[in-house]
Amino acid sequence: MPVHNQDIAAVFEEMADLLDIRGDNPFRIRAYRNAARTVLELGRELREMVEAKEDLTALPGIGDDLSRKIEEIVRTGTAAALQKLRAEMPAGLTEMLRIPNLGPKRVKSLHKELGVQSLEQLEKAARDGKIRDLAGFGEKTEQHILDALKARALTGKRFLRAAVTPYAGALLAWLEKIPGVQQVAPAGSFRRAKETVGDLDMLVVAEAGSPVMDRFVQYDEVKHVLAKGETKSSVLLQSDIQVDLRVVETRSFGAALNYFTGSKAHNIAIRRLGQQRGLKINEYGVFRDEKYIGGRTEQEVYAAVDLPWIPPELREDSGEIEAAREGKLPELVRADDLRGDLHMHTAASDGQNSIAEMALAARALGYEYIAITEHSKRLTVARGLDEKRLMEQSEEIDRLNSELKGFTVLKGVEVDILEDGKLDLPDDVLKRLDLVIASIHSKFNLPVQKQTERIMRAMDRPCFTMLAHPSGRLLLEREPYAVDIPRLIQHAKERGCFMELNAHPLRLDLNDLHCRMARESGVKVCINTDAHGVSDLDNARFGIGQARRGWLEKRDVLNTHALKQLKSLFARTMGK
DNA sequence: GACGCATACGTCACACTATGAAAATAGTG
Repeated sequence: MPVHNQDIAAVFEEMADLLDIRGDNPFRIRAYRNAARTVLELGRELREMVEAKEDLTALPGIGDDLSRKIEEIVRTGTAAALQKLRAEMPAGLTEMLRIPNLGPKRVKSLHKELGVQSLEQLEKAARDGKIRDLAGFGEKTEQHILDALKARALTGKRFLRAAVTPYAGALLAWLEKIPGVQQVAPAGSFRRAKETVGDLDMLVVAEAGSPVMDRFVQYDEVKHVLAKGETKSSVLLQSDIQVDLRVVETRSFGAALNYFTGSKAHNIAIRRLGQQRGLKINEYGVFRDEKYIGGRTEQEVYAAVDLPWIPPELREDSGEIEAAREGKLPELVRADDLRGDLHMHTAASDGQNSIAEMALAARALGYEYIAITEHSKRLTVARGLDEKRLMEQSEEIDRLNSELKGFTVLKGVEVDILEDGKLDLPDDVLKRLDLVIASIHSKFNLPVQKQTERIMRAMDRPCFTMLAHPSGRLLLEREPYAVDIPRLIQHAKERGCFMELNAHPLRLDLNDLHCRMARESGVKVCINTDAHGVSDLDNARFGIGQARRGWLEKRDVLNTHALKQLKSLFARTMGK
């Protein structure tokens, strides 16, 4: 099995956890965690960098030792140093870290004093009442452990952003109605529009004496109260989504929102800038010598460190602070910049609605055009279209267009890329369309080189407008197939074709890093919903969130262009 | 374990709250 960056990061994370339990040098532990983050956010496969003999120590947080370890992991799939740590400490210990209120110190004590090394043994020890007598534990902690195991309330579980969105909306509306509540705002990774979120962070401004905290923990859907205090509480909903609530006063709203939105790395960077200026920045405001000098709005916080306001989607400490300092922040694409949707299915293949229904729904969203892009014949499970049915659909679209005023339905297809890189329909058929979307629905397991070259061959066909869902991943379900996305982006640049950002909440494919890479390469990205019914058209908002995380501006997004311009851009991809 | 300044060594990621144990641990962005 080829080693992916995720595997390398997992080795470093596990080593950090084990070193943490062992009580090792905290800076060494941090070095492993930093390296894991660098590896995850790299956007290129380290395996390929190793093969190309690139200097890994040029990467931030990777020195001689870790670069050697990366090479070792690429070669063997693991690191001897990890095996050694595992021999010292059973692997079940890192699992115990995922239980709320158990951190490295307590896990170490459980292991050392009671010999506990798995969740099963932990449960038995708690049932037998052995844990309460350990130093640093008590009856309550023992009970919490049992509760957590029973509720399987392990932290670290992630949810699709789209899955959390309705919960956020409902909770927000409910909180707003509590007496004394003046303002409610979602924060955290949800506000940063991350594709998956670990919990839902909510910020509330309330008058003194407001019952907001008491009410919050009594919210209908609360399954388990993890913590409740004056200013901070956490609960677990029936759906296992954790919600953290912070209450602040008005003058702290901006500072708290900034803090609570994160990312952690961004906060640290901002606070360091504050320190350099002799300021203390915390969630209550900006302070000079204990004197409050701002924090009502986020703008005040950024202004204190001589920066303009930075959009939440960019706050990852991945260059946004430098860009802000130089006045080079992108003007991020917005939902109302979209003029159409270029990837959708109808009842002719595996969709639910007619072409007319899709067109009317899109027009109601304010769009000027859509493209109908059914699957091709190879995809029999989706009733893919052959040449004949595709041409019949063309005629239907012509009839519809003659009736629609100020709205255009474009003729497209989502043609399968076959194993040899050919397309599933002949060129003379494709040529009669406005655009050709191509994608992979078979042979996901090819080696990276073969998969990449397969797609590049497809891109070189006379008719090829854009590559749909380029990595094939399904968030939280299926890993991307082994494919060299940077190379595909480069090839798209040379070929003059486009990359899709599939806005389906389960896909969001391209990911944010690759969006940014496409922008830097000058390859336009198309935000498509891949709708299989009218209600799916609304998913464009998730694509917008992802695009913004990828630093995309309006001009970087294909379907912000007017129809005329779009058609001329398509013509070059269709051999015209 | 990385990194910068120096070539061996000191420094490294901020700021704060809740909990439950009896001073510390865990957890939040």
